[in-house]
Amino acid sequence: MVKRVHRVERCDCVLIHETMVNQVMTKMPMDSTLYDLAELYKVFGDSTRIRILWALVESEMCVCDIAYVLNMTQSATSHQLKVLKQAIIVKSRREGKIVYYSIDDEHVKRILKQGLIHNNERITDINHKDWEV
Amino acid sequence: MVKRVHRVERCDCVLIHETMVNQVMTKMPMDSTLYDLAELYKVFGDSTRIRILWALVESEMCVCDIAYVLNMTQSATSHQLKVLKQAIIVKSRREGKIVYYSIDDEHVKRILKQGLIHNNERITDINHKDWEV
DNA sequence: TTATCATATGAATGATTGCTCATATATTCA
DNA sequence: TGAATATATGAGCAATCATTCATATGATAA
Repeated sequence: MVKRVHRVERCDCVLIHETMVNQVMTKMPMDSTLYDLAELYKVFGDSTRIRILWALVESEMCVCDIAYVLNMTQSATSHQLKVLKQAIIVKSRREGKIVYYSIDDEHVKRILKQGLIHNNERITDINHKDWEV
Repeated sequence: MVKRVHRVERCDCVLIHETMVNQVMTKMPMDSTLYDLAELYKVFGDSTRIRILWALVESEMCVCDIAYVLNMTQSATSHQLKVLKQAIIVKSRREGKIVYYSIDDEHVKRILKQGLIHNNERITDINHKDWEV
């Protein structure tokens, strides 16, 4: 069975499975959509921010409390809260001297919780795979 | 209503809402769990890798095809595939000269798809919020 | 006003990372 | 065997980023 393979050049590579590749390309979400998705994950992709978010899932908190929970500098905590706020993941309200932060969006809570659940299942699965080998 | 506030020092900060903070700390997942979760998100937090993954959701593909779809160098593509493989998000099988990559885990597919759906909803919500202001 | 407390922020720094370039490895075919 | 093709990888570089340090801002209370 000899397959006729069209070869189309682009950058330094040669397209091998043209039909399938075209099929895939039509089904791809828009680049900007995937870029936005990556940006969201990027914010979650730091253990300090993840810990902040997980603390805020439980309760609204002020900067000092968050810094205490994470055992981190007030400054470092504040810098990260700024990142979370700019990504519209967290919101703040001021009450006198104290600024309270909370999770801005129910979707974010869901993404976080499902991420945790899925990662647990995933790790379990991966470990099972190891045993099977 | 005067609240008695215990102040406990730690790093450069002062704990303000002690009872609530203790409550939150008992409910926090283990640090290592959150660290793992952040590591997973970190892998998703790059638009190149997200695009690779989204292509692989549709079909198993070889390196050249992926490079073509992303309009990227074979080398850059291969480097990122290595990252995805080390995170056990992607697996590969060799067929002669060609190495086919595919998504290793159904959970990963689900996380990706739900991330996209939720981010869309999230962005829609955020835009609505803007209008309400 | 001045002192104090909670938070924010700019600059500097060390660490990480994504890509390029050159080259190595692995496989097939002549 | 040697040439060609598909993939992998190490070094180098520029860009990004998380934290620290010093300081600024904003608010309360004396």
